[in-house]
Amino acid sequence: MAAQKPSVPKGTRDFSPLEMVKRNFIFDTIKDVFKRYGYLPIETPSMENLSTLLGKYGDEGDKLLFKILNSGDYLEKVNNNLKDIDSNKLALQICEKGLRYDLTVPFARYVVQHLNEITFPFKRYQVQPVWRADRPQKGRYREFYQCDVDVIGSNSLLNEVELIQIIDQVFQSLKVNVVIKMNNRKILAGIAEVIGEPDKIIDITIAIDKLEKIGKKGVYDELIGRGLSSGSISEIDPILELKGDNFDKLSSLKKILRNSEIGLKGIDELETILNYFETIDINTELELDLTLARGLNYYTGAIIEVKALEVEIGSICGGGRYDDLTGVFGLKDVSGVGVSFGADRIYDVMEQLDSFPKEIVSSTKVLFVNFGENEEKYCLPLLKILRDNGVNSEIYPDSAKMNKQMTYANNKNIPFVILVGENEMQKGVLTVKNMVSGEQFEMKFDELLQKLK
RNA sequence: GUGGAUGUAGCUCAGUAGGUUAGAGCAUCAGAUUGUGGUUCUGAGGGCCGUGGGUUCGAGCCCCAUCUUCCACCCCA
Repeated sequence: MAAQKPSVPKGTRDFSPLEMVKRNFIFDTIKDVFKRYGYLPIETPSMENLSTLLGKYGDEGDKLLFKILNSGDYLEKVNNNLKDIDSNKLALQICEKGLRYDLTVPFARYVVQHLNEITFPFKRYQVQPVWRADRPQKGRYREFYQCDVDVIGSNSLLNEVELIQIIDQVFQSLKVNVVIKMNNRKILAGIAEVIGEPDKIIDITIAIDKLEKIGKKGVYDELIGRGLSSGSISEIDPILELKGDNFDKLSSLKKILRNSEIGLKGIDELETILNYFETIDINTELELDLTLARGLNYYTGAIIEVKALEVEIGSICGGGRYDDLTGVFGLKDVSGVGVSFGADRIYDVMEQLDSFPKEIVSSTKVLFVNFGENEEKYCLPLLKILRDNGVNSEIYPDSAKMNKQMTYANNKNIPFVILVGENEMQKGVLTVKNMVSGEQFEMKFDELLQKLK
């Protein structure tokens, strides 16, 4: 039998130890921040009932769902002739489950299903993989991890403020420079209302989302292609021309949207959030960006997106407020807001910037060079004392050439190398080499211990 | 899903109009240096040239299919 070539499905990856150490660094950092703000962990299954997922992410999202074939004779109940049936309809008959597409919709399902165990406002975090049948590209995978934080059951804009603080803290800890972009779905609705095309809000937002990429002319062409009249398009013009800082933009916008109640509400929300940050210090730039649309059609208020400043990779974190996601599962009038960190893209950014801390690969502080059996016996008790005092230390396992042992220490970024040979044993000292400066000194073991512990 | 590229050593890439044993740099290992890494010099190992068909006396190179990765669109973490 010919050996089959081993491979994994398109857009999925294995993670080797070095990668896992770095990935875990990201996960641990993010989870630490989540916990610091009082969020609690949950997990949900990899697969959901297809009915839970369908229709929550728009038409495009439905296409990207991985569907799971029913077990057993799944064609038994299909009446129609296979050739006459449309494949989408067939899928519904033979697949009753699908892989989750994000963590927000399963969370909404979870909340409704576990209502009686939950006290509101419920703050949860969830770090799990999601799957999308998208065509892979750089930073775009078919299986990737999301790290979600959400608050559900509270309308307060303080939650938005808290999420922005969390974003700021996470990327500060990971040493990634980012900009946080904000918008509000109500403003987009207001714009659609003011130009007299309230039903076209999705088309309008998708078009103006592309402003940076295709320019104003491109946006106009896109809007005409999406069935808007040139008269209504001209109404959008001042919105695309907004200048100044965040508050300048908001005050211009107030004039443009003065006749739209919902638009003014959105402006007010953004203003409230921004005002909080007049009193709290954050390091990350907060930018009001009216071209920020976000595809997910369940957002109703704030929209947040985070982009890395030094690396071109799309958004590495995004989210917003959804007023009625639990509605479809039978729980009305419960508002939630949350953001999702894209761990895999953050990994790619950090890899490109080389911003993983060196010490996560090896935490060894001290390496004893191995000179032979007598020296080993002399060093082992010293190693034990160091370890008992919390100093991560090791001895090279073979009495190999110095060159090899030093190279080992160098490659593992071990800061101190201890040389104990016949001379040192006789004199009762250690030769300690600082691998960063290259200097070396003789010292007593107790001095070393005091220095390192 | 639509359109377009890509695949040669662990990594980054050469490979000339199809022509003998497929190259370089970095990395690895060994030696120069028997107690000194990160700099230097010398040498060595390592390739089903993505996979499967085809054309040809002969294919890394040409043709077809397929997979992967990547780019644009769509959309998005």
